[in-house]
Amino acid sequence: MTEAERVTASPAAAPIATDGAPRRRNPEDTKERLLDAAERLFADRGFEGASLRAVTQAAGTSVSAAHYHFGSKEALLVATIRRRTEPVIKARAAQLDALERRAGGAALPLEEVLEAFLRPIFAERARPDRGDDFRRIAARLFSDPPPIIAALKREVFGRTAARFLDALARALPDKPRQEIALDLQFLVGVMVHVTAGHLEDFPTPDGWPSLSGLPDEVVLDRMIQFVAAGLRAPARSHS
Amino acid sequence: MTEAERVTASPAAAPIATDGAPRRRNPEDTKERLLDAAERLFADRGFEGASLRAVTQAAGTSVSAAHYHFGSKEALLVATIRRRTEPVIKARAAQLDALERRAGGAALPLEEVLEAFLRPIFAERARPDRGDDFRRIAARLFSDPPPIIAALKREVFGRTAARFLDALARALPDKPRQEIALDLQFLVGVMVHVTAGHLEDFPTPDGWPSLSGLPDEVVLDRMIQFVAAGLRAPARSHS
DNA sequence: CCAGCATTCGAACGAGCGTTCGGAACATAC
DNA sequence: GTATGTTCCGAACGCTCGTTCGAATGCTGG
Repeated sequence: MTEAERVTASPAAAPIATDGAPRRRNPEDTKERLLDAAERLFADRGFEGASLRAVTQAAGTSVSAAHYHFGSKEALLVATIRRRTEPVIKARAAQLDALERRAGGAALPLEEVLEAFLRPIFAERARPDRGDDFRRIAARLFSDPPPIIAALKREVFGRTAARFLDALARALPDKPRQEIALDLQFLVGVMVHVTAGHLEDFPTPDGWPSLSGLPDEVVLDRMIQFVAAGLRAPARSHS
Repeated sequence: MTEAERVTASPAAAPIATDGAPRRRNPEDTKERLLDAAERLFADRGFEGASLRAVTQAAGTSVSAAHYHFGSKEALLVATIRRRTEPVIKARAAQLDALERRAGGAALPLEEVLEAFLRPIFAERARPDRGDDFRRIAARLFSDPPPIIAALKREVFGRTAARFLDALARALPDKPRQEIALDLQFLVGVMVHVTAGHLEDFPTPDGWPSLSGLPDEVVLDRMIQFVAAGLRAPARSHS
């Protein structure tokens, strides 16, 4: 952090002045620190609002290092999101696999299907080994503008959606398929809102108990009850 | 739209060359066109992603006109959001007023409380007189970074939240108050997700009926059924 | 017709952006 | 030691950003 010299920039003859500056030698660590910083800043300020310089400075490295490892700012965003969504997708599939194996040919228990969908995202959110700024990155996935996000969103979610639609249909055999698809969107809305941390952002009005200190387990339980009841609610007849 | 001259810019002695260029003379119209363009572009690309130049060009005016009318880019965003949220807030309050007047001292019917909360936002969404790009501006309110949004969000939502929490408590007298507060957040999540237009963004997988053509009335009906059932679902006992 | 005001514009300013590039520091293989 | 490849950095390149400013335009009241 030495003061830069006031010398006018002579483009060709830069004097060698770096003496004893410790060079990092662990590329994996650099990449991780970049991903951590990107996750936090993209979540806080959005993709366009967080500059590459701010991210790399928070990671304790340089803009050129970020480009060396990821190639572009957009690629860094994709890597940031993928690092978090990949384990969630895998855990969901694994829990659903176990559920279907256990059920055999019988109808799937609805609450357990919902838990297979919701619990992995809470588990990833609470992982202590990395900063828990996972929070809003999921919400960004649903609202951030860069076009590449749209494709990534479909890729990330599409793999899971088909399987859970089938699982919900097996749990609720009499429910019309269009209604299942619509209700799944409601479920996603609830999930995104909670995962994004909006519970903490909205202080409840005077006279109402705060939600900000609620344990994840309580919120998850109530979400499952709430959504299960919604899914079971019969359709009103339309003319 | 005449071609700009290739004359090198002489800063002091600009020759008078504008002949017959029609000047607009209706400031209200200019403001409206700016708000329309800002709404669309902020929704599509986010606040940081949509440049003032892009907005003013889409509005058929100049960057300086935007500054003249609104003062700053951020103030333009606030005006854009306020123009849309104001009527929704008022309509919600009016519907709830009518509902409480009709009920007298009796318990409020839950489905009608939910309709008072949800219908106004659908109505604003479908207004034909202005571009219907209201869609994602509401979702942005919940995820966009500029700090001013946080205050605006609380102001916009806080006014409504307290009234609807009370109304829900009157509709479900036996329900614990913390559970009401939590369930209202779930309701908000569903509302934001649907209003933001994510139904159209996620094509349903093969073999599942599409949701993109569903009439608003069908979606609104099902939302009310879904959320009402969730709100009525009894709490599971915790150890 | 002329003064005063509201409205709009083009041009410029300084700052910050993502990206590129040459080279320094380090590790390894010969 | 020397050659080679990986990892990282500082500096610079264009470019676009939000904002400012002086001037031009048309309207209104005398």
